Amino acid sequence: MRKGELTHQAILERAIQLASRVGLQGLSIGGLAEELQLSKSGLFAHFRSKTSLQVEILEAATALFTERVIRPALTQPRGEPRVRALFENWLTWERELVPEGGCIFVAAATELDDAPGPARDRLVQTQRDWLDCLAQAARIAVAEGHFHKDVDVEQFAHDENALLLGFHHSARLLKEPRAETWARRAFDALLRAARPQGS
Amino acid sequence: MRKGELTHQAILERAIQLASRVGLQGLSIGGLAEELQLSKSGLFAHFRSKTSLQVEILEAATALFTERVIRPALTQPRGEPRVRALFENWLTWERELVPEGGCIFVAAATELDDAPGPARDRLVQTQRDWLDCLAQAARIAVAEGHFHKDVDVEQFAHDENALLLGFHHSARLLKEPRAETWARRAFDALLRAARPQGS
DNA sequence: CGGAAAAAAGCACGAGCGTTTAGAAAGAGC
DNA sequence: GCTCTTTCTAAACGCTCGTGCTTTTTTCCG
Repeated sequence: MRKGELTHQAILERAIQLASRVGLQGLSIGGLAEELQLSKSGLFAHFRSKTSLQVEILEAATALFTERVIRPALTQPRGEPRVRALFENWLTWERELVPEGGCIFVAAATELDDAPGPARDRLVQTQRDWLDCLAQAARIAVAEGHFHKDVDVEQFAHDENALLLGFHHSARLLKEPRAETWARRAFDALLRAARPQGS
Repeated sequence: MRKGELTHQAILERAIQLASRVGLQGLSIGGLAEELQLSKSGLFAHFRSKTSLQVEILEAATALFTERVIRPALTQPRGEPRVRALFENWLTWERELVPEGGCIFVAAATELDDAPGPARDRLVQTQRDWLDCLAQAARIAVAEGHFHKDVDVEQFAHDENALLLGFHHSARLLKEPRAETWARRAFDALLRAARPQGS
């Protein structure tokens, strides 16, 4: 019972790293088992199918993301500082993972967007939660008077997310060194436009 | 000689549609052959390997993209109208292809970002050309006085591209109906910020 | 220590993959 | 109509994949 849960967690940990590089579909049971010095059937003692493994990967990654990106931001003061913290924490999350394959959610988004099933459903939920989180932070910023009254918080969340996607894309595909600078500058412009006086 | 080139082109056409949905790696020779009512070995008479097929797919898709998105924009007046046309044409391109799998370049970006080889090189080139095209259009807008003198045209191109990626993501993964509205509004804000007077 | 329970290994399966080879069908030029 | 070239097929290859079944090893508890 003890040992089992330990390896279960070890499998998920390694699987997240691997899937970030090769994708959830590209992830092979055999390859994963080999990296863990385990047999393929040893894996199937912990996950009844590849699909259920994919769902568990997304769940574990979501928990990690919440802990590393969202929770630290909640310690920041309500309003604009928290909005900014969410953005910065995401950048850090991605930057630290870039050599490993970058944000697993972005990596999974493309390959799952046309593959209905439990894995896709789980990913959509995580993405929706993230956008809601961004929108809620912006909503608070409006309430606190940091943002102008008629800022569309959902639009703001969408824009912010688009910048993060753009960063991921430029950093990973084009290996563009200015990607982070560009993303941060664009976000500053977004904040500036949202503030009451306009600068 | 005649018949050969015809099927060659038919293969590429169908392959682009298919790869937009399942990706360049996910594209299977057998499946593609079946859809074309051709044998697998019939395909290999036209492409010596899957990799070279992928490269040809990207080249054909790039040509199509140039014709549908870039060339029509060049008929627009220099400056801001042309910048706007590039954005709108891309939206149209994506919108028309969404049921088929959306923009193939976005679909391919994630799966190739960690897979060195000719296919990746080709994709990077197309992406760089596109960003250069956006930047050049912005540069002209600056020269024409439509944009403020010290607008960073590369930053502008990066921001514009991020918005398009965000649209693709929202439309395909989340099936968000407001995605297009959001993308257009965000782009309007981008233009507004770039203009001399500031509004 | 010993026995029950859990964890992992070994092995085999059917299917699909990209690819090769040899040969049949189709088309063009004389 | 015959021939030569182009275009396509049929069959098989070696490989990897996800998965199931049986057996062995390890772990845990009294």
